[in-house]
Amino acid sequence: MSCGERLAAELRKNNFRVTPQRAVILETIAHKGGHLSAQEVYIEARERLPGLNIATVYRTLDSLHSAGLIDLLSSGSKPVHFSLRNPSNPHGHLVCRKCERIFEINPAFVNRIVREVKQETGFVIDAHHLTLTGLCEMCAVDDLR
Amino acid sequence: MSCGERLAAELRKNNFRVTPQRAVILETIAHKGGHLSAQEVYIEARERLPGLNIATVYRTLDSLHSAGLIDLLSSGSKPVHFSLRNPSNPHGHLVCRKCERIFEINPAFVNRIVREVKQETGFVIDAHHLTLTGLCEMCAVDDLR
DNA sequence: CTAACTGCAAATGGTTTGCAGGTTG
DNA sequence: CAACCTGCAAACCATTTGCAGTTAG
Repeated sequence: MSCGERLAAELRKNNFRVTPQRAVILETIAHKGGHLSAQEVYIEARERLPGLNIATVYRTLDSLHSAGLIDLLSSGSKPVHFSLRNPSNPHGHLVCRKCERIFEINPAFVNRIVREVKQETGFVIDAHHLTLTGLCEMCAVDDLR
Repeated sequence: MSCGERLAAELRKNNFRVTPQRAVILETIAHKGGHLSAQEVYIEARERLPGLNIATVYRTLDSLHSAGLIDLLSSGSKPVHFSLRNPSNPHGHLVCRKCERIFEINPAFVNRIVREVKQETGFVIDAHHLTLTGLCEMCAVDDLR
């Protein structure tokens, strides 16, 4: 099953209609791989579907998120970012507050943290939402002020 | 040294002038204890200092944050929240995405997570920024849909 | 065919900024 | 008194919404 088919099937399963707009938006996020803001998705996707409207992007992102197809990533005070959810690779994110880069945390370690927090606090972290803010290795070294 | 004096001293140390507005804003955050948005700080603080302007609140929160006196807490797509930094109690936050309540993680466990992430990834989490999103114990139980 | 979806344009709401006074150190 | 800070109002910008027309199932 192709990527597009998988996504279409996933949409239908959630009672969402499959439209060109949604396909393009979803493919844009999937293709870019990284973490895009709604505005960025809009700019990218519009190149492939010129008439596309920003309101549609917001509505679609909302639908996709509630369907569990994409994840949210809120880095500091910046606008929310989105990324494709990959069930076989439930990774977390490390957001560097200095260089603003985003790193991924490997699934195994994510699961370990989830387990520990559950044990310790009873709180069930959504692994797809695990986002830690701090300094990446490089910036931490620079930080010897 | 009183709380107000400590805060004033902290401000001066960072080359910030001590003004009534800043005192009230800082005290509001300190007094409330919890995690307030800029708007909430504004509403609370204005009761004690009627002429206070929202722009001043934003500028002050920014100053206080760069001085390291308050912490940011970004919960999901909601506006950023602020809380007083208490050096003797570096706690993290658990944000429930369902009931929207915010719980605190005890310092010892925060430190453990920080240590583990450092070992595993080299990334240095700012303990004051540790925010985990998911479902609290109660909502996790309700979530048996 | 009809419920869902889109485009458009206007509204919303939190945050930022320029500027003319006022205050702190 | 000079640099800094505040209030005010306008600007900004991401996001949301109402509505009329279009489209997927």
